[in-house]
Amino acid sequence: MASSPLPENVLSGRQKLIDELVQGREIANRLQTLLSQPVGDDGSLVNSAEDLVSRIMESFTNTLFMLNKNGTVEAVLSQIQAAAATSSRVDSPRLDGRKSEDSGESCRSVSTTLKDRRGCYKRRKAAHTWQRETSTSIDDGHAWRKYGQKMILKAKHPRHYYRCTNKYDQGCQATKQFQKIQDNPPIFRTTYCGHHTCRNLLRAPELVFDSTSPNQDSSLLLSFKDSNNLNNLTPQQAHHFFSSLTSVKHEEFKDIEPACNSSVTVAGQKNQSSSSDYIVSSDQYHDDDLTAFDQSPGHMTVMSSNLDSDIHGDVISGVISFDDDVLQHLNF
DNA sequence: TCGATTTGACCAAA
DNA sequence: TTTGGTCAAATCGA
Repeated sequence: MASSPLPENVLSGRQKLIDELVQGREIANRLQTLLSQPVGDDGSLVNSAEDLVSRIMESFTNTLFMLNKNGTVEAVLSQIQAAAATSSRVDSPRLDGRKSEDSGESCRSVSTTLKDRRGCYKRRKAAHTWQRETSTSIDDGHAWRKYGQKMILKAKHPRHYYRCTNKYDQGCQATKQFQKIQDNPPIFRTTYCGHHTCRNLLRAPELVFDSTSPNQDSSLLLSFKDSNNLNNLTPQQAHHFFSSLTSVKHEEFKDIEPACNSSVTVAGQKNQSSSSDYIVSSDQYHDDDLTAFDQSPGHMTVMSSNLDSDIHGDVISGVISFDDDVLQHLNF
């Protein structure tokens, strides 16, 4: 592993973060093992499970506080709690007898004609959502089709509803809502719901650039259909892969922060501490620094240590295009 | 002509 | 019962 220009406190903070996440996953694995055992009469299994769940929650909370020391962690926690509440509702049978299917549309009845199908749908319940607030309407690189607009109670401006243009030809369920939430200065809130599964995004994995604290680590969150494929990358392909990330920084963020330029060479390396962890760190660092590690299937987080303060506090999403040979190896 | 947007109606969730 | 999310006919515009 190459030496890094990162400050000591940043490195130790990052290591703590990784340690906390690894610990959380180990506890989750123990919980999974525990839950696969037969339930005894003394209730010890339940108590153990509850204890492990508490420890997992504590681990996540610690991680979030490490990631975010300027107050927005509450928003993140509330989102997680909301998601957990939604998830528990889906897992539990409804008491009122109403159906509780997940996302997707359905029709009122078999006899419903095509013409009468207005409004026949199932509202999504458990899709993963995240928000981003910007001073302008920034193109996120995806093709969206507007399908509705509505005035929201106590809101001065209407909410606009968009779906992925590939919804019908590729079954992509990604949607977003766009709403102006403040006039002076203008602030727009975009709420994304669900991840793209269409070909366009598979060629361009979702990138969330979450920079929340000046002079501290910021992260890029990449979502892949199956990150296990990343583990199969040769060093050359990994280099290729993360060089693409560098180009993203140049291309996607240039309008937002022209100073955000970097020249990074990164090579992949499997984390030795855990068979399923994927940690990538740079072999050659230049002015900026990029380190990636994967903590869960389907996600890769890329840490950057040198970001301009102008974009801190924003969550920026972008699109990445990878070369065909890398994509082919990743089975995109 | 065809794809995108607008807009009123419909319905599930709260 | 209210509110917000989605549908689809009507309309727009390239």
